[in-house]
Order: sequence, then C-alpha cells, then structure tokens
Amino acid sequence: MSEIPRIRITDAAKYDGQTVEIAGWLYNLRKSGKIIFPLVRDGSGIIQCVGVKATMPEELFETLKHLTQESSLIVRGKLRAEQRAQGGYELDLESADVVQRVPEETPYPITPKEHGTEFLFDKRHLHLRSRRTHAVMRVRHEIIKAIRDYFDSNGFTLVDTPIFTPAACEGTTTLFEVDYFEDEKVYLTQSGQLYNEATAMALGKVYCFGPTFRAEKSKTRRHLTEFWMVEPEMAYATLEDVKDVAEGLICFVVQRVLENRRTELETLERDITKLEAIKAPFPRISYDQAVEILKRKGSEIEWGGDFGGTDETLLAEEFDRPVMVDRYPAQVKAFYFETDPERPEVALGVDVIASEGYGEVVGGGQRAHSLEVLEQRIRDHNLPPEAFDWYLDLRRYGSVPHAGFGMGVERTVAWLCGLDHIRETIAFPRMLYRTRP
RNA sequence: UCCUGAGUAGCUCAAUGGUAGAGCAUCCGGCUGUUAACCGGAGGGUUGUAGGUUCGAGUCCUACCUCAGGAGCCA
Repeated sequence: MSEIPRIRITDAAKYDGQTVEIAGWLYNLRKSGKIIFPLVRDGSGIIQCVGVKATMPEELFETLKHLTQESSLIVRGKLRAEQRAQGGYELDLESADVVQRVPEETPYPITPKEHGTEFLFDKRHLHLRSRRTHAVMRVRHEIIKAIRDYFDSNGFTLVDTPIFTPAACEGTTTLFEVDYFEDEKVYLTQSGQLYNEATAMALGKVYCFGPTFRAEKSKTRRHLTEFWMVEPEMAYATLEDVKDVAEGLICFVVQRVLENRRTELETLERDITKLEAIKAPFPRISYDQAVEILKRKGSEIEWGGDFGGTDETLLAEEFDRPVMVDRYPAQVKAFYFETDPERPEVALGVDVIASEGYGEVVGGGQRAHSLEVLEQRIRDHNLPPEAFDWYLDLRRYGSVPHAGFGMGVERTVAWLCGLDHIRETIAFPRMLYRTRP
C-alpha cells in the first residue's frame, strides 16, 4: 500500500525532513480560523501537527477542525524540527484518516483541566492515557526490567512461587481465604518466602516476582491490598549478604531509571538530585541506634516496638540516602528469622527505609536453619505444624545458613517517581474501597 | 475498626437561613503560530439519601450512604 514509513513519536528525530505516518489518538486540538494544531499521541509520545487550510483539501481540514478529544486517527505529513513545539518536532499535515470519531454526545470525560482523585480512578481505564500516568507506567516498567536484569546477571534463577497457599507465612497478617478447594482452607499468598527457601536449596540463588495479597484494613498512602514484590533468596548466605545485595539492587535500579527515563522524571517534576544521591554505601545502623535517634527526635517509641509510619519518616530525615536498620527485637519479626547468637533477643533481620519519607521498601534477613529452633517457634506462634512439615524438611536434609529479602515494587515506583500516593504506581490499584475498574 | 473532613451542572469549585452561579467540557460563530490558546453566544441542576427545625434550608439538626486524609498493621 503506502510507501510512507509508519513511525513512533519517540523516534521522530531519526526522520527529520521525511514524510511519515503516525497512528494514534487526538490528545488535544487548538484551532485558529484557517490553521489547526492537533496534538497526536501514539503511546510513545505526543507530537503537534499543523494543518493549514490553504494547503490541504477543504473536507479534511473541516473534519480535523471538528474532531473530538481522543478520537483515533492516522496522520501523514512531513516531520520538521520546530522550536515552538513541545518535543522539538512538528508534523506538517498532508493527509489523515479518522479511525473512530468520539461522538460529541458522549465526549471524552477527562478534560485538560484538573480533576479529583475519585473521578480519575473511576475512569482509570482512560486516565492511563494521560501524560502523567503514562510517565509513571514507563518508569514502573523500567524498574521491573532493571530488577530482573540485576538478578539475572548476578547468578539468580527466577523460580515463581504459588499464589494459592495452604498457610500463612507470617502468622499475624490477615489472609484472603479462597473458598474453592475441597480438602482444606487455601489462601492467597502474602509472600513467596517459604517456597523460595526450598528453591534456593535446589538452585543456590533464586528470586520470585509476583503479586502479593494482604487482607489488612489499611487505608493509607503506602498500602495496596494487591501489590507486586520481588523476593530473592540465597543459600549459604547471611544477614550481611542481604544488605549487600539489597544495596546493589537499589543502586542499579536507580541508575537505570536515571539513564533511561529522564523525560518521564521531568514530566513528573521529580527532583533528580534526590535520586542522584542514592549511591552506595547506605548508612547501616542497628535497631538500638534507630530507637535512640527517634527518641531524640521526639518519638514515643520504646525498645521492643515496631516503627510506625511517622517513625520511618523521622528516621529518613536523618539521611540523604536510604538507611538500613538491622537487629530488630525478635518479638516483632516473623517466626522464621534467625536470632543473633550473641543476643538472642534480636533477630538477624534488616529493613531498608527509603529516603524522603517513602518508608520501608525492603525487608528481609537471615533465616533460622536449625530444625529444633524452628519446631519450637512454630509451637510458640501457635501455627499448624502439619502445614510446615515440608518446610521443616529443608532443615532435615542439608540445612545451611541462608538469607533473603522482599522489595515492594509499588513503593519503589512511588519513591523514584516522587508520588504522594501508591495508587498511582499501578495501572489498576486494588484497595480497601477500590476494586473497579 | 477508630478519628477528622468533604459530597452543588459531565468535571473543578462558588453561593450571611431569602431568585442556585463561574471556569473547563459539549454545540454554534470569529481568528494563519496556537502552547491547559483566546473572544462572543447556546444548552446543561431532584444541591449524596431519608427525616426534622423554620414563613422560608444548598446552608441548621439527626440517621444512613459514598469518598478523601490519618491511626493501627505492613512491602
């Protein structure tokens, strides 16, 4: 058919001076008598087109002049560097086909003016087309790709763990019960951790990457009921290895985003200097030291308690990069944590608290590898022993010190994008009062 | 679950207890360099729901519903 190359808007610079075709949607239209400026988006970017009445068929000019927002169309014309246009390039319209015209009786609901959160999330399926959401999704993709590249190039094997699980990983958290399987109660996973320990004993270094479900009545800017988590696990590894890997991972991801997603960060008006500061080494402090800092800053925390959201923010204020806090009281951590041989009251766990008040993005540590200790813990936590029989096998057949952690994807996205609410980090957020669309 | 706040045009918001209004969006008209374009005109309302107080309620009172922010819990 046509000899004209179909291009994507991000590649416009490569086709300067050439006649090209762009297939997309009408983002916005500015018009002035005998000249029109349709803004066309194609998923890769937005480009301003120029249509002059005198140089094109009358019918086409009138069609475009009255085209409605988000109508789909294919435009053809010559690309030209143009300082006055956003993006630096402009397309001189020669011809166009309207694929579907949005009827004026049912106009596109998201106008170029401001809207409230409730409305935008009711129309989330359309909101994804807007500049800001588009930028967040591209950064999210970059982060996920970077996470996988980091593990893949450091000897880890991706082994995904089941979504349906028969028991809790962490006894305290509320689980989503699935009423389908006949023999027993089954729940949606809240972590792949226990299964990771099995695959790590088989493959040495593994990670799983998938959705996670928490039936908590949380209603804050840091929580989703369905979120994505990456969890590496390493055989023959200790708490110190966890810190090194977590630090390496975060630095690698930040670097990738800075290298490949500048435009998106600018669209989001992210303060890039804050991201550039995220470099190794991260400060490493103990829980004891963290409690001291918090008390000095006026927190009501007492030794033995877990940090609240405000505690995490107070702590983050002290540093220009993420801070690693280790050796929490064993009582606030899950049953499977190894304890410090010199101080049995503290667990060999570490949390990475993000800078700028974005809270805990990484949590993990060294796992208990003695059969006797684990059996006692399972009794202490009133967990059903039969559900953990396979897990205990890992301590019967060649148990070794091992360690791992989990990193929340959405919190990382919110942090790197500088968003004030986690719901913006995922295409279709699932929250306490939000299950549609 | 608890605490606080908010529900008025498709959207974002005004309106001392006294005739419900503006901007954007939509439609019509004008404009050859617009940048959330601008200018003129038109249509668009059971003020979240149900009661109550009052001569009179968008406004005051009660209950409920929905949403937002926060707490607890967590990544």
